[in-house]
Amino acid sequence: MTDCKKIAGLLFPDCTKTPDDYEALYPPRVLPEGAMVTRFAPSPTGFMHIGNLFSCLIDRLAAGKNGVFYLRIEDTDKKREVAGAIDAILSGLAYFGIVPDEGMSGETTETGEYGPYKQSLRRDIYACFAKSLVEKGLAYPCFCSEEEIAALRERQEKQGVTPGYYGEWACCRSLSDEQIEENLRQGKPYVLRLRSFGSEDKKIFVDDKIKGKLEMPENVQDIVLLKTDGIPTYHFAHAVDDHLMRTTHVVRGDEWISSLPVHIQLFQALGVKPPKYVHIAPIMKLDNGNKRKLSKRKDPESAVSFYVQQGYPAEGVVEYLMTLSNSNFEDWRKANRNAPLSDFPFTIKKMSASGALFDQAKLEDICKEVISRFSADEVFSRVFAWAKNEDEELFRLMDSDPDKARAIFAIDRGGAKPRKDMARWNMAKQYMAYFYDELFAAEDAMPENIAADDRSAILTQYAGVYDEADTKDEWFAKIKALCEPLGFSPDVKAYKKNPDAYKGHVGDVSSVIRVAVTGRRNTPDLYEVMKVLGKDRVLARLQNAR
RNA sequence: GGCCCGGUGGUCAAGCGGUCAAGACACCGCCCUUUCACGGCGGUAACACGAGUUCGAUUCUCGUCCGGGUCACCA
Repeated sequence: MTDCKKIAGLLFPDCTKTPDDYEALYPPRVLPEGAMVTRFAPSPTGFMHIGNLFSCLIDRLAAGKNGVFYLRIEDTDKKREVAGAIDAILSGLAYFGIVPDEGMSGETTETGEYGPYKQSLRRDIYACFAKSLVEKGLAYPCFCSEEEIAALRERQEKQGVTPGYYGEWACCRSLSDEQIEENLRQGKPYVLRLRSFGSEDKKIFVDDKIKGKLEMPENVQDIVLLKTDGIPTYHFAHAVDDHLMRTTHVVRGDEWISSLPVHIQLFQALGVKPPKYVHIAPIMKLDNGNKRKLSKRKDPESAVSFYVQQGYPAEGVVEYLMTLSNSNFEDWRKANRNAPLSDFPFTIKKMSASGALFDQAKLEDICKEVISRFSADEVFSRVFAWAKNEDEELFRLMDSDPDKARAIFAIDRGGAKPRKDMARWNMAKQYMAYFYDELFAAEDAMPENIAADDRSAILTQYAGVYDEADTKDEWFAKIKALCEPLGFSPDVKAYKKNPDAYKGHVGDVSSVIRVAVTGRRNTPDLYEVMKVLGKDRVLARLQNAR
């Protein structure tokens, strides 16, 4: 007969508290009826996946202002840990307008009554609960080496049985007290395993908030609770932390569904109620005709930093993610142009159970819409801030004459029909290039349907009448006046009625001037463009193009 | 392979027993227009397949197929 209490004491000699002590320390939260407690629990690897951002957004929106959304750091795998990762996570979230209500607030700081919010600081807590499990006979030390585990697996594969540490295969399950004591005395390393009480032919039932009713066989594996170094595995930490921190809804990727049997059993072992689960489908990508999850290694667009570097406006990325989560979001946004995101009546119920293919065209469309609503000043400061980190040359150009840059962004902006030709800040340079002599280049050729003689005549004559002080009407009247004598129609409709009577129409004449002045066939309003360019530069370009 | 999840146009998706099967993006056409963009109008395009249940199935059940996930001292 084994003496669980004795073994527990041997395993955790320094553990003085009991689970009840912690229950008292972290009492149930007092919140309004129905308020949710959600959490974002990343490992500090320095890499933020777009899926992380997605689930975070759901957490934030689901908790709303009545609930609590907190940040917990799962630094239980020291091999993958990266310095400065917590600050990076925080600033990443802030960039997208997401601010947790409690939890880690810096590398070493935190707020809230349910901490510590960093798992490496919670060892005593895990030890205490682990000890209680041992006392209850629900956990035991396993001294098997990696090699022994590998050999076990090999045997199981050969026999065609389910691999793993369970049932009859779990040799350390039946170690006598003496054997355990002896191993301990020898200082043999060990892990703490759950003594699974599940049965393969019994089922667990979970009502997932997105997937609906889930049904799967109970867990039979004696999974690892505490690793050799005493640090808990994700499973154990999840059960202990989400219970103690009083999480009501666990939002996570649906790759976790398969470990639900383990988690449910852990909560049972601990004797507490499991949280509600919200398993979200991953964001996918089409690869050789097959869908697959966005991969950290293969797909740069899987990283949140990618969107920052490319200069996608944070609002655009967030809104795109919103359209994926609640399909009525677009309609809502159309009706509530400037309302804050927190006003959106978000519901978990509306979320799709299947994974969406990442659609860059859609993202860009949304970003264009978002940017089109910005004021020139706003665009300026966004591009400026972006260029500071990502484009030295552009940054200097803008810095040397901020008013000019603002004037460029002000063209065709703010009216009823705003331009939508910028989706990311890294498109700004191309958009602005011809306003700067340093960047100016003849990108498009002159319209080839107009003879060289006519082109130079247009340019020469126009240079003669051009006056910077002209109003838009006067400006256009002068271009029209050029047409007739050179054999062009000043009226497009007249030209279309009788194309053979003319060499072309005002549009063609304007095109010649446009290409000369900007080097491009397509630009925003030429009159405005020329105003920003200024007389000297316009004249010089007219001259050079002749 | 075992277990689990999913399957409406190219993409995201409404719909949940009776609909000419919404809408958005993309694409195409027309209009507006000095170019482009914007905007307006219109168009192409979908219920994976096979059995049931039913007067009637995209909607319910089962099977098939296809896609995805997971089977660690990683989360």
